[in-house]
Amino acid sequence: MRAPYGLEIIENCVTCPHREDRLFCNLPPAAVQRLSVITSASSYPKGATLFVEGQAARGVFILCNGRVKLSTSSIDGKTLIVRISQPGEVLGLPATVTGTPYELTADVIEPTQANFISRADFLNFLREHGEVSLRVAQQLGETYHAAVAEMRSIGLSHSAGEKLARFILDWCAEHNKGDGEIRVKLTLTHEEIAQMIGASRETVTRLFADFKKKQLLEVKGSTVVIRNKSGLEKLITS
Amino acid sequence: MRAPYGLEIIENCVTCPHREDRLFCNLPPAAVQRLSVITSASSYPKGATLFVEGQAARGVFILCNGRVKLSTSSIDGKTLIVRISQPGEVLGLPATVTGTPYELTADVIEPTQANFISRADFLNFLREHGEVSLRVAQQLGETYHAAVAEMRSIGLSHSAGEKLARFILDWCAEHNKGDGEIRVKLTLTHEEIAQMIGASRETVTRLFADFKKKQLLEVKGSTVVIRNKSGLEKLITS
DNA sequence: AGACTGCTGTGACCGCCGTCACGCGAAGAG
DNA sequence: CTCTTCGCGTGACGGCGGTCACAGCAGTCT
Repeated sequence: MRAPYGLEIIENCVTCPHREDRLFCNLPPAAVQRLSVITSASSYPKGATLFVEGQAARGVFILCNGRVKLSTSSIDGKTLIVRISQPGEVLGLPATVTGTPYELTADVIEPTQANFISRADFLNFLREHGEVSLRVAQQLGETYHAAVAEMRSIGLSHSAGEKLARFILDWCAEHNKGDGEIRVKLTLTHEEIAQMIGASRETVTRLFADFKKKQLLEVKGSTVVIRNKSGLEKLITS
Repeated sequence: MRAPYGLEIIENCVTCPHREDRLFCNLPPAAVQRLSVITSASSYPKGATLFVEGQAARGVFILCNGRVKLSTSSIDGKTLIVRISQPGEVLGLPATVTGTPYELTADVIEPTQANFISRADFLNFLREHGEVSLRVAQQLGETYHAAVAEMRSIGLSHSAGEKLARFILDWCAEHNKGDGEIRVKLTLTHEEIAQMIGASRETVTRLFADFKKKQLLEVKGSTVVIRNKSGLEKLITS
């Protein structure tokens, strides 16, 4: 599944981060040179799997573009989606650093290009370039922060409606571009939303209908328009 | 709240970790020397608070002995306990490294001695001694790992009984010393257990009675004796 | 075009568990 | 030695939401 045109994009991806404070920007030339040697680029179709929960950590994936679903699931098939990763994020970092198995499964939900660095190469790179370790630590701190936020959302809610409202508002805060009307693309099925907030698919469908009836939001295709933001916010404290 | 005899214990605590792979062991003498300068020791009574969720990160606390409850709570007073910290753990590490506010509240539940390192000192120390950064990253990876396990427990369970069974088994795996009969001290109130598994206090009480009736375990004072481990394990997949 | 598959919408049912209310015993404070 | 506080045990009840079942409704592949 190599893309023939992948390499130049990857070059961009490693050295030019999608966010300002990313892992690999403003490095000394020697480090950049070394990086370009140890990274290998691949592209993955929708439905592909980067790694599976429980698998020994092979290394890290740096997301160039596309989106990846990080989830964990129980023996009986129930799934909890922990996060939808955006371009610029580094996947598999905690497991790769600690040497423990991947704790999540990474499924591609939009065609994706990613750079791979094997665990051995990555650890050597960290040892050679000590200043990167600190950035890795910071990245991990942020990941943890996000995990705690997720736990709060799931653990402290009284009702499924509260969780859905939280989810929608969080999603807006992260993905909303315009300043005026709040309108976001929500490229997830009800099933996936359900797995993110720990509810059943039917409940999500019903809640969306409920929110529409209460004039809180509108749904047009895959975009959601927030009609009454404060109304939604009131739901999470009711 | 300084303990007059705190200092020698702290000396032990920083250089002699309670686990093999702790943050500050096997360091070059210069680093150890520097550490002893920037750490300051305190002891805290039951009920004290090391830091509060939302507060700007002042630095890290290294737990010498005692136990600390890490929790987050919502506006309406509902509380979710994320973890009970044991001696040897480093508290406030993610927030200190990233510079974001503490994401949890740290309450002392058993008289505790801890070393404090201010954020500025800690970051300088990391910059001076690059090899420690990697260990910090590993520590953060483990913390994340534990958080994901917690999310699984809360998010993937079908019932409160399942969550309690998971909690008890996890607690045993972590705290059980003997190899024969499985018997652990559970120094938590039903209320606290409820806050750990996201249930109500009454439900926890009822479930314990239920488990006792089903011969799964016995409770003698504050110690729990597991009578039928596989029975408990069966509960988490039913 | 027709069959098929994946997503959404909706009704009926019912069981788990959160909430309220109260009693009881143990521990600690005065 | 009371009085208060705190944690535990238990009953009643009601609602939220999970589950099942089925019906439209796009796309998509032969």
